[in-house]
Amino acid sequence: MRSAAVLMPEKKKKVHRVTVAPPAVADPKLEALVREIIERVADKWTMLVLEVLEEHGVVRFTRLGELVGGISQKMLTKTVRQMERDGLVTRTVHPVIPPRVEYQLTELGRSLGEAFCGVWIWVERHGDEIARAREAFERGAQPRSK
Amino acid sequence: MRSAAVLMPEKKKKVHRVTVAPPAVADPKLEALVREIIERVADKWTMLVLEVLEEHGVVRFTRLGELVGGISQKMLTKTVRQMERDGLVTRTVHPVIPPRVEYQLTELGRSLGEAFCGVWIWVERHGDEIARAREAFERGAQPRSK
DNA sequence: CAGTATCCTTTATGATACTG
DNA sequence: CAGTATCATAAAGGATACTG
Repeated sequence: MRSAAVLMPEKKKKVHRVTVAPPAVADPKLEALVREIIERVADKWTMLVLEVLEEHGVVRFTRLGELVGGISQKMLTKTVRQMERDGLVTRTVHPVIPPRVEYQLTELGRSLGEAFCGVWIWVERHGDEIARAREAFERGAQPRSK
Repeated sequence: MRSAAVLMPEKKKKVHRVTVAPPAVADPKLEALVREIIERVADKWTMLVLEVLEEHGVVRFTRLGELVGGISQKMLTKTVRQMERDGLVTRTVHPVIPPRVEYQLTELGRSLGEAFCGVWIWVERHGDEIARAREAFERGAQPRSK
């Protein structure tokens, strides 16, 4: 998301006026961070790692990979490093042989998981609508003119 | 996200037990859809388009691109097509010359925006914590052993 | 105007081999 | 065990030209 601002015609801030809380008018810095966080969480593995750690608490590197499933060492390392950098997890190295490294969610990490709960619930509630919309679209509902 | 299930060792379902609501035990299909939706919304443009449409209501193709800012025609087309397919927006073609195509959020689209409000609020609330965590990490707070 | 078609670059992810 | 290093591929994204 580095090269985003190219033609940006003055991105004004909008507020999702919802029931939860009235965030007033946010600033562009915040908007950027929001997108960054969403992108991060959407990077195919972060969310999964977050879920596994929510379920299992303290988990070692290899075990974490097994629990996540289908992830390469490389991506697992990258993902937990990012999460550590963002303060979402703690990484504890036990200087023993063989090495023992344990990962655990921080309070920040846990709260992020909760924040996404709204999305989770939304999908539970509207997932079938999407499925139906797709079927309709595939059947060719596009060319509606007026 | 097509080739996800590779070595997946029986992905059991976890529930973000939060304050919002107790979703009971979800199924793998749901989990997959959740990730799919998150991935979609995180594809760099969907969220932005969603926000613009929330703010402006009915918007034409080119205008939408301007409001989003920095998006290529190709990606804009792709993004709105996906959103249309998922039932998040409606696409209305007015058979006039020059063509006039208007996009608008559906109720489903609006509700998705609201669902992500939790994330938005989380970032507003914890964005600075992440910033501080990054600074600390960059300064070299990693090699904590125990 | 609202796209579609192409070509090209960057980034994400994977597979594999190697190490303290 | 917990990585790192390297090679290779695919998908995302962007730039540009063209069209009904």
